[in-house]
Amino acid sequence: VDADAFFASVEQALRPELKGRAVIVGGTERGVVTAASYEARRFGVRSAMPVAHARRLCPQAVFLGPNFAAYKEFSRRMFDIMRKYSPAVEPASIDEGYVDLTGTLRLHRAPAWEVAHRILHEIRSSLGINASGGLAGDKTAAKMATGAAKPNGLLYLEPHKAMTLLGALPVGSIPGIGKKAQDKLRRHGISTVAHLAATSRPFARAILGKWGDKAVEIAAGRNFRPVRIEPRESQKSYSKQRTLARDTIDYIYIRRVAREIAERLVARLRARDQGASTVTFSVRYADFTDKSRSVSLEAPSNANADILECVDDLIWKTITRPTAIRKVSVKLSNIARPTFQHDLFEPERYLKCRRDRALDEIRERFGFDTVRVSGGA
DNA sequence: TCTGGGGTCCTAGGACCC
DNA sequence: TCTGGGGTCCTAGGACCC
Repeated sequence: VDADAFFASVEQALRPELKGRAVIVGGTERGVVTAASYEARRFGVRSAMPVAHARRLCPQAVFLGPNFAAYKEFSRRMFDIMRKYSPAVEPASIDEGYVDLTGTLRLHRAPAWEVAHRILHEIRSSLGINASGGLAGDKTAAKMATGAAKPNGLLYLEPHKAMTLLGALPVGSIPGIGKKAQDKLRRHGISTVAHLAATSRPFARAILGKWGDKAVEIAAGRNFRPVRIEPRESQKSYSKQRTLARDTIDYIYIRRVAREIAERLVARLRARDQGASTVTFSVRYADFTDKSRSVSLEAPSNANADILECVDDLIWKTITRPTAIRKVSVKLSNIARPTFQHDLFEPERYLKCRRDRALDEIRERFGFDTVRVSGGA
């Protein structure tokens, strides 16, 4: 199950005056389109397209910034509906999930395709947004069928028909095969799903690396991964990036942005009682080349002082060219419980941790900008 | 047309150890 | 003087997804 133009649909559901109008959700003027309603797509607007381009194609569209709190709420309700029809539901993203309908004939006294219909119908009627579905014998085929069913459709791929229908699609419609892999495969004469299905695994491995084997299995419809209902294991990294309002070589400003980003990230770690042992700082230059430098601590930490010190060190190691910077980002990885020896051996460190917690509380109540951590701290 | 933000996973090379 | 093999960890970059 996959919602159609999810973010844009939620906006239209919340504001009826937007129904029937071209709605484009995007970040800023320097950003890209996150979601475009079907009314906007008629003008050629697509997600991932620069907002400036979308504005030229469809100047009459309503352009909105994202409202993630609303999207999360709609997402929660959408998954609740799915779970009413089957206990085995696997969320794949905010607007997309797998529902295992094995055995629903007995449970609902209706064949799976009828149940699928009911799910989509209930999403439409109770949330006011459209969703599409694909019904097939394995998750990948179901996902590909969903794509083919869009918008607002349901496609039932009976196992013996799956290959006939999916085989004709370009290899790029297989999830995990993007533009680069598609180009590589095409250079070897493999352009459709059927071609890939007929490829020997060693040959595919030579082209795609480790991924090749699995890609062939998926193309051939032999990839039967179960619908997983267990929650996903814990998050492996936290990152935050900011595209600046304009390209700059102002080092002081870049450092201030980097530190603010890092502070917000490390506060998230503290809130979850986690620490990171690797800090990565990266920039995108005005010419769109990216550069990053990272460093690992001896033990995972969530102390502002530790992380900010890393960031300060990394900035000058990363920015080596006299070129303006477009985007700044910080990533914290190698996440684990922070290990402290503080109370006994490092009283100063203990005090700093207490201070960080106090900072978090103030910012939680009064906003991030009410307190600033000075540069030398 | 002028290119986001937040994630996951993979690869390749080098350091280091036994 | 010229030279092993295997394993692990770290770093940098890149592909891909929504």
